[in-house]
Amino acid sequence: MAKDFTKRADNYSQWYNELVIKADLAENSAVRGCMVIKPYGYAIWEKMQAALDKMFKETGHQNAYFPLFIPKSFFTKEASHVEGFAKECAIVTHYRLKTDENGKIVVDETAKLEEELIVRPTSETIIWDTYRNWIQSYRDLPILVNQWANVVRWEMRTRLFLRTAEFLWQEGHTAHATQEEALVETRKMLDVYATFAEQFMAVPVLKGIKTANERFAGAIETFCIEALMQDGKALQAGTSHFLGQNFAKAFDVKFLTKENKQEYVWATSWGVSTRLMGALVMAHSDDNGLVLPPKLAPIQVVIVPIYKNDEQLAEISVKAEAIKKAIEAKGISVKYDNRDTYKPGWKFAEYEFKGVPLRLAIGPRDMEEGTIEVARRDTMEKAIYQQIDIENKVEHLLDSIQSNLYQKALNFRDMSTYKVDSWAEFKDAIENKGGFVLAHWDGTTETELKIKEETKATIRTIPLNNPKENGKCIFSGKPSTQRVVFAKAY
RNA sequence: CGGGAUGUAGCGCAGUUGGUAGCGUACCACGUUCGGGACGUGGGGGUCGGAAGUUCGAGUCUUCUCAUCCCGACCA
Repeated sequence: MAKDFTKRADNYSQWYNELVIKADLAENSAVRGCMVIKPYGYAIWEKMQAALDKMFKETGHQNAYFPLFIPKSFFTKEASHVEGFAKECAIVTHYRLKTDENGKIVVDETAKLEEELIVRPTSETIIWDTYRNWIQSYRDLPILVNQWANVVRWEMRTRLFLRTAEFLWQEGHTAHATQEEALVETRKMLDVYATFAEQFMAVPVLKGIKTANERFAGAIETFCIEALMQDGKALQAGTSHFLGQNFAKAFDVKFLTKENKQEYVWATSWGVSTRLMGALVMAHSDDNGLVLPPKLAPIQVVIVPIYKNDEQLAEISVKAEAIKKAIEAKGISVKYDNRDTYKPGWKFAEYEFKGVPLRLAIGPRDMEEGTIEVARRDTMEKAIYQQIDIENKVEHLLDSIQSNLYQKALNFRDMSTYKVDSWAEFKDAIENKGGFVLAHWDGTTETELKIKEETKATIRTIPLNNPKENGKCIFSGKPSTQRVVFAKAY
């Protein structure tokens, strides 16, 4: 058992904060609201990036890079966009420091920028200003570009990974000749995100659209994937926006059609961030620490030798190295921890806390009997295996852990999803049970906001392929044709 | 940004009416250990979050400030 580690049931929020820090994923920095992502945490992010990047490329996208700074005037061009981000922007006003008469470093007031620069909270504006020059004809379309970058949103309250003032993400920005094509793109990237969440993160997600109230600033339609965390709160894991011609009009991006007509370009943007790290932690981890799905674990298998003296270690190491090689030949990452500075028990606890999916232990007994101890992190089960063919068994076990984690999360979500038909039931579900609550809604922002005010629950999404069903709004009693998903959210 | 709480060794904490700062753990050395976070002996580590003030003297009192956590408002 992990020492001095808060249990989920005692204080979920504290459990999360401690876990992120103690598992060496990230820590708070000297800069308000900004975190340091530590090597172990960053290794997980890199795995996420690699998988996503591959999927982006497979769907025809290319990476590019746009500036960190955006001239303030760009932000005023799309009205709802600036409204959405104005309250959380970092602004660069000067470009020089100087030493004052007291020997202190101060801002040189004479070095004031003619036009202030906004540290990007998102890049639509700078990118669409750039696209104007890239697009003349239908033959220049589509533009399918992604950017891996950092962005800054000056949040009031921050939490490691879930909400930081600076965060890492990718933002795709595409330009299309037709509305249909842009809509297809928006949906396609939503599917990419859902596939990634389910197959790599082992986190089941609901695909759907956002209500007008929750829509991205400047979008016509926002699609999202929503995941459920172990405390019953929802987490928006990714968004894909259909931007219509809003940004094309704001930045005057037109193209000539085959018929020689000037038309505005259709746009999408889509993104996921380091927030996914938070989702990953909260979806699977337990009171013994981190639990990582094999596909995203920096170390998939750890081998711990058990020995009494150097000769024994040398003998075991020969065997362990051979097993390591055999497993690595399967494309599986293996760490052989033969450090003499820590004892086996300490190592067991350590790798458990860090969520390494499989641990192999090999000692004198195994050397005699040709066996090896295998412990899986998801179930905490231990078993003795024959060393023969261990690489195939390991491969199998990793697959099994990956699917078990997904299944567990899916079962949890199913058990935490409630259908309610009255205001009393709704309040009871939101306040006492948590989870996703499926209820009828009259479709108005007014009702949505009132429900939020009274219960803190928001409409997380209107699921795609939502079955039509006549009912009455649980708040207003007005007629409704479908249920929407309510939850308290991160 | 409003309400509440907390900042003392890497981490977790104690520190009485103001009088030269301590415990656990971690760290270093040596020895015994090694199949679930070992034990013994010895050792190193602090401008008490920061700044200013009161005082002969401040971890302790006052003011300001910064950060973190919890509850609101905001959000990926």
